[in-house]
Amino acid sequence: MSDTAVPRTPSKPVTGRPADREGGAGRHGNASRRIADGLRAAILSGELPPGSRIRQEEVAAQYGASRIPVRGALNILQSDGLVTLIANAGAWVAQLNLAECEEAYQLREQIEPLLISASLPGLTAEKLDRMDDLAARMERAATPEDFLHLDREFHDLSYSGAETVVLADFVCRLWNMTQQYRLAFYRLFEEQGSEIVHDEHRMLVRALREGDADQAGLVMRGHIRRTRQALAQHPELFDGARPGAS
Amino acid sequence: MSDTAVPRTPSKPVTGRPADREGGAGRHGNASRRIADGLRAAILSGELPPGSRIRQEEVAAQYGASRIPVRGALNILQSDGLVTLIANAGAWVAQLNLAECEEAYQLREQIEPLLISASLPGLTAEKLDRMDDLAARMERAATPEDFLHLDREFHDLSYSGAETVVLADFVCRLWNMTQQYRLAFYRLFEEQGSEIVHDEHRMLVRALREGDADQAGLVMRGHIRRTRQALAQHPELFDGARPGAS
DNA sequence: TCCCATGGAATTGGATACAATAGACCCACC
DNA sequence: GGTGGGTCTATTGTATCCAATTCCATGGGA
Repeated sequence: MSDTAVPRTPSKPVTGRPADREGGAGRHGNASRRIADGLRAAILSGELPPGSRIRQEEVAAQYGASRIPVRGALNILQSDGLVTLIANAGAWVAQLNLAECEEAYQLREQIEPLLISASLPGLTAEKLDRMDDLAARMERAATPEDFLHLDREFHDLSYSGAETVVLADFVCRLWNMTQQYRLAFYRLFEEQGSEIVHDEHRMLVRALREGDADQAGLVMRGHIRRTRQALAQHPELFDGARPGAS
Repeated sequence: MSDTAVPRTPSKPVTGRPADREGGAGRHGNASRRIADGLRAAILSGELPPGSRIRQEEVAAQYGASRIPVRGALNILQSDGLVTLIANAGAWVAQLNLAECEEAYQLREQIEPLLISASLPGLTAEKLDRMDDLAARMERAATPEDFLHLDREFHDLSYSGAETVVLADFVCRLWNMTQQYRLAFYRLFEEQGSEIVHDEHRMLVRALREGDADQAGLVMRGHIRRTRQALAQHPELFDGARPGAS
């Protein structure tokens, strides 16, 4: 009797870090989720660079659990596209080559304008103010890590007005897949700090304040497209054995 | 030493049924994958309708395995968007409401034209002939199940020329997520058999033969858009407790 | 000197057994 | 008669142990 019509929504990450729900506790319930969150954070922060191997036993010891929940966590991360599992061989942090990364950016180009349009009606003035604040803090960011963190917060906020599920999940997945390469990319420009990005962010907030969804979509599309083309000019970020990857 | 640069490609499903690689054996290696494939087939065929509960023990007994690989399979399917897992509660076949299904179709509208463009250069004359054959057989399909199966084969083939990874994976995911609702949809029109679909398929093959990627993309976009709008006129396919869902 | 086969070790995959949580049912109480 | 609490069962999550596979190194041969 209780088998029908139980969970309506797929309970997906939405936009921000996944699995922030559960009331924040999660102390006992599922170690898999907790480990997955920890590993995800490590991967997204660059602590675990692409291509690095993940050994079940190490992770289990690190989190004070057995290998079973670690395997669950790895499965979850594989579904997020952050980890590559090969049967009877092991797990590695997912690695994209230039072509795959460009695919991800082409996808973002196509679907993020949709998401910003869906989000616009739900963006309150308070949220837009916070976006302005984040954009300003981004201009003063000291390190690429800080910059990227603020950048993600900014865009997450810009999408927070959307009540979509599938769309937001896909966008989140694409952001996660490419996060490490954005980090490597911005490390190249640590000193100069591209001014264009800040202009684009201001343009985005302006368009959102004016309620112009089409304009906001165009800004986003240009923003992503420009980044994609800039990335394509630095193939050394891919394939090449990363310095501290061992 | 062996930790760097091992698996380049994320080893994703590509377009067709996932995990058809592995040399076809897979007898012993990973039961998780085998169970996931079985469950996926059951879900996509409609045998397990949306909202139905999946009990680990039942599946384990059915496949002659323990619950551990079943858990792995459920994680995989969750990542595919086919299953909803709730900690300490259980697993259910993922269920979309009308809004979420429309999101999926909006996404398809945006990204499948990209995929057909990427696929066009790799489409041989032989493949195009097979597409013609499939389109013809679709016109004579007896049941919605047959029709849908042929339809998927047709479109999979149309995308088989693409060497993309991320793009094809996303499209495959969207097809899987919405497959059950397409089935329900076509069951409504079992008798009349929409003629438009066949026209669109012929138009697609024609555009592909002429090497007109833009035209092919437009056909696909229209094809998907029309289906989305038709679906929106049948909200009874969603939410409502399905007949044999118990 | 290079290549291939064979051994061992490390790592992953799976089965069984145990603990903990969530839901359901029943009963007492208001 | 309705509601709250309590217990009980079914199901899921985790730990420990064992088997299978893969990778690496070493040794023999061409």
